[in-house]
Amino acid sequence: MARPTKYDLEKALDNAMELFWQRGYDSVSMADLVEFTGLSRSSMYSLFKDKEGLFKKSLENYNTKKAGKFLDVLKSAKGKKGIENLFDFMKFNENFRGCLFTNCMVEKDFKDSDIFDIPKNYFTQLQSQLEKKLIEASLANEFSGDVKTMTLILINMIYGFNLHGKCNQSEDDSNLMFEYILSLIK
Amino acid sequence: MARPTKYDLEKALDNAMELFWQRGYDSVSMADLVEFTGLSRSSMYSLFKDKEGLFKKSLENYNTKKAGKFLDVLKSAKGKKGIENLFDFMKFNENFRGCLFTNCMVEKDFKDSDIFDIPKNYFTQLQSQLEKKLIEASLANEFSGDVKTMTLILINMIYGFNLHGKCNQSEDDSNLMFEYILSLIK
DNA sequence: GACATTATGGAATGATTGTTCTATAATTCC
DNA sequence: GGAATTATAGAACAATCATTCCATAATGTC
Repeated sequence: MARPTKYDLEKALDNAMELFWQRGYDSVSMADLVEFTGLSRSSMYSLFKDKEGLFKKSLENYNTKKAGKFLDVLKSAKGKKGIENLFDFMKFNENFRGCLFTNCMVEKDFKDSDIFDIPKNYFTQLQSQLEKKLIEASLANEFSGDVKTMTLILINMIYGFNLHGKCNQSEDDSNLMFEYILSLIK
Repeated sequence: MARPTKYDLEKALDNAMELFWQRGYDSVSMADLVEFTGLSRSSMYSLFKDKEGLFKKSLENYNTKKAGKFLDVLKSAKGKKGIENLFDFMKFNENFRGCLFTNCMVEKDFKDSDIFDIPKNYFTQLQSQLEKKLIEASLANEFSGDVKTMTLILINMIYGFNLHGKCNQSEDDSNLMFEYILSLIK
């Protein structure tokens, strides 16, 4: 009934996500996005309304394809094993490049915008899932420490790790760290 | 012999630092800086060459007045006490707002620029000083664990804490965390 | 008070920004 | 092959950006 689209929406979103991930929000221009996504200017504006709209969709895409996987892995096993799985997954993941959520929350403020609902909600979920695993671990006699404190330690460790790729740490160092932290769950 | 300056260079630099600290690099315009520092456009360019030059000076200023203080506090006592002092200082410091160094390393890349030498050098120093304190602690029988691992844990904890102000954690939570981490140095 | 020197205010510049608009291209249905 | 519909390419726009430039202001020295 009408002219068919030329673009691949999913690929376009993946590429936009990639660009924001690598370079942040401000330093990526609409011209860059046109070039990188394969979408025409017109299509971009009709699909996403404006740059912020596209950014929001990119965050949603990241949530689904990247961040969400970490939650899935964490949920994949009960108690300490779930946390072990999460750490293993983190070590072998491109998350070494840093985290889009963390990056953009540091860069921008987005006052009067609901954009940060996505990352904020993610970290809230991550924290409560970590807590859940520790409670399970307690009930299974795998862990006898304070759940709240250890949750904070774990989430803070992950925040620190998200700066990883940007700052200079080796893979060996990460392994040392993760192993030690796991040894604290006892 | 010539027209006297109207500005207060130190205040100007403090204000520039403040602005970059709050809002990052890209989203601060030269117009903002003129307004906020009290320097005229002309003076800014003759003093700092360009925006990047002013940013670099702001980083140096931050290094002297803010980041450097943390190093000083860490050095102020030997062994575990030095680390205790650092944590206390962090808790009662505006660092809760996040760290300018961390922020800008996340936001920008500055390829082909020596700008990041300052923050990188700072974190290198911080890490080696932490290691030194742990070695001292070992020699004083305050600590029997692995120095390298614990150094990594501490520096990663601090990275995580630097994201603090941006993300949502309470002061109480920080206290819990710091106390626990200190309890691991035994 | 003229001169040398440096600081300042602000206009001008050229590039880039996000966004809008318009003309045209490509399809389906009748 | 129109008519209707949606997609696209790219020109156009107004705002903003960092930066440059120039005329002028304010000082000390002679």
